[in-house]
Amino acid sequence: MKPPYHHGALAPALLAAAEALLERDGITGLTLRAAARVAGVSHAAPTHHFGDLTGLLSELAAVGYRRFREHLLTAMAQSGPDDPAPLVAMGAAYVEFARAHPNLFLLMFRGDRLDHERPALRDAAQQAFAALRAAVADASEQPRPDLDGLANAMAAWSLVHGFAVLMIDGRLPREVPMDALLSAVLARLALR
Amino acid sequence: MKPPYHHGALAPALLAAAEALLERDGITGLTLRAAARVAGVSHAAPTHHFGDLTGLLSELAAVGYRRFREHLLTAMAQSGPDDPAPLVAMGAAYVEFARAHPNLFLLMFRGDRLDHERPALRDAAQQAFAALRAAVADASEQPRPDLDGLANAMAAWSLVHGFAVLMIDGRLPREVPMDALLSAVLARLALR
DNA sequence: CTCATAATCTAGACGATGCAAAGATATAGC
DNA sequence: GCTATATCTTTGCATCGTCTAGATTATGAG
Repeated sequence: MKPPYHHGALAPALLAAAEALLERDGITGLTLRAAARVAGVSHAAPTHHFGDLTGLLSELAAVGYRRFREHLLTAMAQSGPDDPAPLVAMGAAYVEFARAHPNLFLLMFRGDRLDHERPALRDAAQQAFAALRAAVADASEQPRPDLDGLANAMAAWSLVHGFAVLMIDGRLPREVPMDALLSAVLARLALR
Repeated sequence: MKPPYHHGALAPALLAAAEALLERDGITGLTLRAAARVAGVSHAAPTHHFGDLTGLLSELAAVGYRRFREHLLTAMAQSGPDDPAPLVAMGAAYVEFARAHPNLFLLMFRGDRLDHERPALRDAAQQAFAALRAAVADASEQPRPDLDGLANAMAAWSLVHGFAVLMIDGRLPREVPMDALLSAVLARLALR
């Protein structure tokens, strides 16, 4: 009843372990050796699958971006085509994801430890951002790729992203319930 | 010509060394031992002044907040009382600081490694945020501490902070010069 | 001025980490 | 069946944060 020498599916098992560690102990608790321990393999096993720690973090961030994209698309789909402000629904979903998975969210957006040239991460991030761009383009009557169009998109993204980051870092005022504050802030999301 | 056993002013020397390391090598290059090396003392010397790594990082973040506040106030003062949008000037100064000291900025807002209960950090951050709040209150005709007033403030803060963070993480579109994009985004900063 | 006490700094050790090299074991292709 | 390759382990090394004990200097009470 001893474990087999070969794990069989180590890479996904390590990613799952890494995600669990990230959620429980934050980014500082997510180490190569800890992930290996959780997965029940030696501490050098991850190297062969991810190269180094940056590799593991990048692949995990890619998983996060894929999940992020799905979350955003689901929210958009549920909001209906005739909803007054589908962009608000996406903004709410954006912040909701950040609140549900704060450590994963920070990992995804913290360029520090990530290798953005990794194909998996590059593609996953690009597709998630494409979903965001599409939502902004939909909200604007005719999407303009000029300065004003970009400024509209970046203003919307900055507003939502800034709120999410400040929320995670505990900078939100506590005099008012979070949901009410979020709704009121998202109401300022209208494009111009 | 040997160095004296007692440094004389180790704490500020360590802070200066820490800041230099942070700017040059990022947060990962800022270690207790590296700071001690740069300051020319043994690796255990910082302990007596800052307790642990969190202590050093927190004190450095406090320095950052003090400098941040000064930077914001200077920009506000230079913009003049009759400027069309002093809030825009402050937003520009906010992003300017983030661009000039990206690693310090990230350290200040990354709750991870900081001890926010430290008096120095607590006070410095509070005063910096007070300057921000004052600017928003000035921009609004009559400052309202209700939900809409808070939402105005948080929307402005989120917009500027989100832009700064996305800029540092390299998420800004490159089809357009940064300054033009920033100006166009800050133009969306008007309160409602 | 003296000298005991406190503050400051050094030296060494411990466990943990990331990474590299070398060996063991199982899988897969021929 | 046999060999090449992929997968995993073991071992080793440098670095890190932190702890403990000891050395050195500043300080201040008498």
